[in-house]
Amino acid sequence: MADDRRLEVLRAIVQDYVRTREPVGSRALVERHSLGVSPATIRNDMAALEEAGYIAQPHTSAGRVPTDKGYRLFVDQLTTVKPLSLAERRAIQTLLDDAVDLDDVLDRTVRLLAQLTHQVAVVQYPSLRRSALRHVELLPVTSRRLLLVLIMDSGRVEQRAVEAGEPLDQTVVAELRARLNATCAGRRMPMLGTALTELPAMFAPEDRPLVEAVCEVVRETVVEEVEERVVLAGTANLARADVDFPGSIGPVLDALEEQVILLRLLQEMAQDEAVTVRIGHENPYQALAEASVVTAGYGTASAGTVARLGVLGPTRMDYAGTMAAVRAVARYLSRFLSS
Amino acid sequence: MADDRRLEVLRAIVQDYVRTREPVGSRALVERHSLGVSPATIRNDMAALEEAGYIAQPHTSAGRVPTDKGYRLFVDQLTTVKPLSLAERRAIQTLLDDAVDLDDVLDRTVRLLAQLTHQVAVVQYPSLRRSALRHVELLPVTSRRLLLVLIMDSGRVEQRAVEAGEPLDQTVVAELRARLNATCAGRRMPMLGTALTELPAMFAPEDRPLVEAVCEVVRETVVEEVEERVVLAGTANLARADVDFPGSIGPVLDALEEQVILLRLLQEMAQDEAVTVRIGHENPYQALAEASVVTAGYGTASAGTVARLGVLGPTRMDYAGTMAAVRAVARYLSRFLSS
DNA sequence: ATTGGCACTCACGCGAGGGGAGTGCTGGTG
DNA sequence: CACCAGCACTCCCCTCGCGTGAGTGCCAAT
Repeated sequence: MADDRRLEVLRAIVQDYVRTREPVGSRALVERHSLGVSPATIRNDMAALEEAGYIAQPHTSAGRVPTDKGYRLFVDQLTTVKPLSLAERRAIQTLLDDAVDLDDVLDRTVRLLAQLTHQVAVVQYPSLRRSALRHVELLPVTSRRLLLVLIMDSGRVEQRAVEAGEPLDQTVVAELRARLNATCAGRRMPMLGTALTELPAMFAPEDRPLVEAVCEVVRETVVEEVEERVVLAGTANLARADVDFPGSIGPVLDALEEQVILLRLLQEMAQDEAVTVRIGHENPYQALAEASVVTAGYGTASAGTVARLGVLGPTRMDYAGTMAAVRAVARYLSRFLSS
Repeated sequence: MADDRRLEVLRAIVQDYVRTREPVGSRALVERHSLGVSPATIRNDMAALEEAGYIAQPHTSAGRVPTDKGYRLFVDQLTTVKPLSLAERRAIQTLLDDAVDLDDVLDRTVRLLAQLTHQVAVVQYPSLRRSALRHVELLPVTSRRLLLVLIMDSGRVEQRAVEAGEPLDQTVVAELRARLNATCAGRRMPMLGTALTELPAMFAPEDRPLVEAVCEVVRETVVEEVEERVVLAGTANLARADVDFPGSIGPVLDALEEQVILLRLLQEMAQDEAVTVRIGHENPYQALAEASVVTAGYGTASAGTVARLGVLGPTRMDYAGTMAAVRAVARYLSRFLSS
């Protein structure tokens, strides 16, 4: 069947191009892959594939290069996710086991991912919105100032300063801490929100301004997008791949430094554990029109998916390998956080 | 005096080369700077400067380029640090004022510095070793596991898991927390170390394993170099300046990702507030042989210098401007942390 | 549908040549 | 002694032209 062979040809083109970075011609194709037909036949198939927009030639009398659409078809066609090697899996396991706190885990994870894929790795911190509060601590810093410390069940810890209108009453602070923990611990949004609104009513009217101020800061911290965070690693990999970014990697690096852009990017991808791929101009940002993003969700057994992690690189990347690595790392991280 | 003019010539060469990235010749020099002598005279001076190793020519019949030694002399000669513009200072002020916690402050600072200097900016977290402990919190997570939260006077918060050998006794935990805060709060190393060693003796023998475990974790956290952290921004600026790195920026980016290298780099520079410059091969790392580093210390009124911040870029950089920016940002940050 | 043959197209590498910026040196002047 | 005009020389860099070869599209044949 000619249609099947065309898919096969596309696949071969993608593979060869990813390996060599050179436009691949009909002759080279039949030589490297046992397609059982002559170059002329391949040329016909190529013409059809080009007509359909899956491949293109940089200039007349050059070989073919996959388009974004071609990569997309290729990726959709991928079914078997090749597992990581035993050595790789061991490396992941031992690396994560030594971690000392959440920052450390995520830092190790992102480096690992960068190393495994030779791309830029991104790990989003567990979303505060989707985590449950484990504990709230209130520490007087000065007579009118509190340090609010929120500890989430994902292991994430956030601190905020709260300004009190008037000098703090130690017993009120103690009571507030107790009640906050009693009513809020173990809850996440949106239940946490209702718990917070009900809290002030439990206090004497004269204490309410403080209570409300604290509740407001808690709410802001947990809800606001600003507080979502990401960590990056492997930027050098991008620099090394700069030949694959026709313009320059400048705009890409710029985009990477804008946490907001990264967060949006991650949030716009599927919100479950599945591996998701965005190829070239499928990305909603101009600067990333020549980049591909591969992400997967991670989370805990109790809270479900709480955040995403992934990798960014040139569209000319080893999708199969990258997807496998991203999926594996996400799973290990989930397992680790659940324990 | 001929010697004075030679310094002037070196200065002019550095300025022009920094501006244009092109080897500067004798003719262009007299045209742009009013040196009051003819090109031929300048050529003699240039020959002398080259003899002394301050400048070099990429090839015969090309203009001159400053060597690292030349930049060094230039920098040492700089006396007047030009102040930032009013607009810049306002930007710093308002940006920092909105910060919500330490992470936020440092994040804003590093971005600001990158933007101001068009270089890669680095900010070291306040050293735990050089900060005083403000508060210790102990939270039982499971029956055999504690979450230890350390809050430093610099605003830095660190958390660690502590495994207890046997099920936790709430009253012991409460007592431990109280005593930890009583004896350790407000102290920094090395006094903190002695306080920690004296603590176990205050408890019943059967409780000591737990106490010692907790003290050990506190000590490790505060003392170990691993826990020193840095944040980066402006990597894209480096990519944009890649023409100034003859080899490639790959190794430089690699070095930047190795926090250990960055930390050593910062620690090896002067440990006071002064602006320090390392030029090219003055850097102890091969990868940074074509980069210059400009840093300054920052700290609080109470604790003194607690960490450094700075900028990294090609040796061909605007030293005067960069030094001014680094110094200004360090001062603003110090002022902010002291308040 | 597949294939061998064939003419055609272009990117790429190479070498030659000219232009020009810049230098070092020499000899002359206040 | 410091400075300077003039001059011969060097060598990078840009441009241009050309040959080469990989790759294509088309066509007629199987």
